[in-house]
Amino acid sequence: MTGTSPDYAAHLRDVGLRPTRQRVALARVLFGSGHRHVTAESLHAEVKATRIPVALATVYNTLNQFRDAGLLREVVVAPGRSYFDTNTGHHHHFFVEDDGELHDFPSDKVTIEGLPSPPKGTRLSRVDVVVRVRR
Amino acid sequence: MTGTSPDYAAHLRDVGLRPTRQRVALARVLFGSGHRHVTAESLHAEVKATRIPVALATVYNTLNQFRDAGLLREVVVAPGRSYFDTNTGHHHHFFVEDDGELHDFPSDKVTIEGLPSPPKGTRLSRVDVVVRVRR
DNA sequence: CAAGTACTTTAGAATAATTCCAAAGATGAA
DNA sequence: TTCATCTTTGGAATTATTCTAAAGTACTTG
Repeated sequence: MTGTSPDYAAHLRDVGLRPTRQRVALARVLFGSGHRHVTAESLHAEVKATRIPVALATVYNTLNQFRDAGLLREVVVAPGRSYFDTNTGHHHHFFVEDDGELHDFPSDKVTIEGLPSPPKGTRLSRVDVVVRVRR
Repeated sequence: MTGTSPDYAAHLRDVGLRPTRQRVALARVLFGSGHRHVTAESLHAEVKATRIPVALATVYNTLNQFRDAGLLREVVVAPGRSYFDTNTGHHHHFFVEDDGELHDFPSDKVTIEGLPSPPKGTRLSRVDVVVRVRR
């Protein structure tokens, strides 16, 4: 061990969420090790393995809350296929169409120029770039 | 009238699809007037109004076939929300998050630079840019 | 143009992802 | 503690989409 484990409870309180047993368990899995892309199902399977029982509905609730709180970013790549990305910083995605894999790539080097201004009465929320590739 | 109506049957044959009554009816609605964004449901409702009965399953089949044939482009903007765009040329989208509206914008002026090369063993399929805005 | 074969359509069942619900349980303020 | 509020839960409900098997239609060949 090189450090103490993060205080997920405090972190959750900071964003206005009660640090319940299942939210902390999910946060630990999500944020415990590098950036991840998860689906509700995959996260549910993972957290079950930690012996803390969490219902699938709770996983959905929590992912939505974490996203709303800015802890996660949702990426929709195909009908019925939505990922939650623990990397909320500026970056874009590769999507491998054949197998549904998603990979981040940094937006440092990427510049987008010439975007028209948002339609009247709207303000920019985010720019998503998905680079689709095939094997 | 300033011109004859396009020969949808021939057009469908060209891409390897039999020009059935329902495919022609759907093509007419889709391609008869400027570029459109439709969902399976909205297209189904529209074509029903033309008095040519088409089952919802057929609308789904046909949209998928048209997309595979390159006649349509599918745009996924939110979980469970997928649009089919009759504009298959290079362009990008505005997505108004509040009401689910989708608008095209030309990619003429837009330049994207610094994209990393596709992961090993993959080739570029397409780059999707979705500019998300809120009211 | 008659026939046969292959392709399509159809209604409804099936599936998949996600949300809703009402009841039971946990949390935090006083 | 105690209570009001927020959460979790399992299962039902919903939504979007695909599947299925039977009935119908389009193209080919003779």
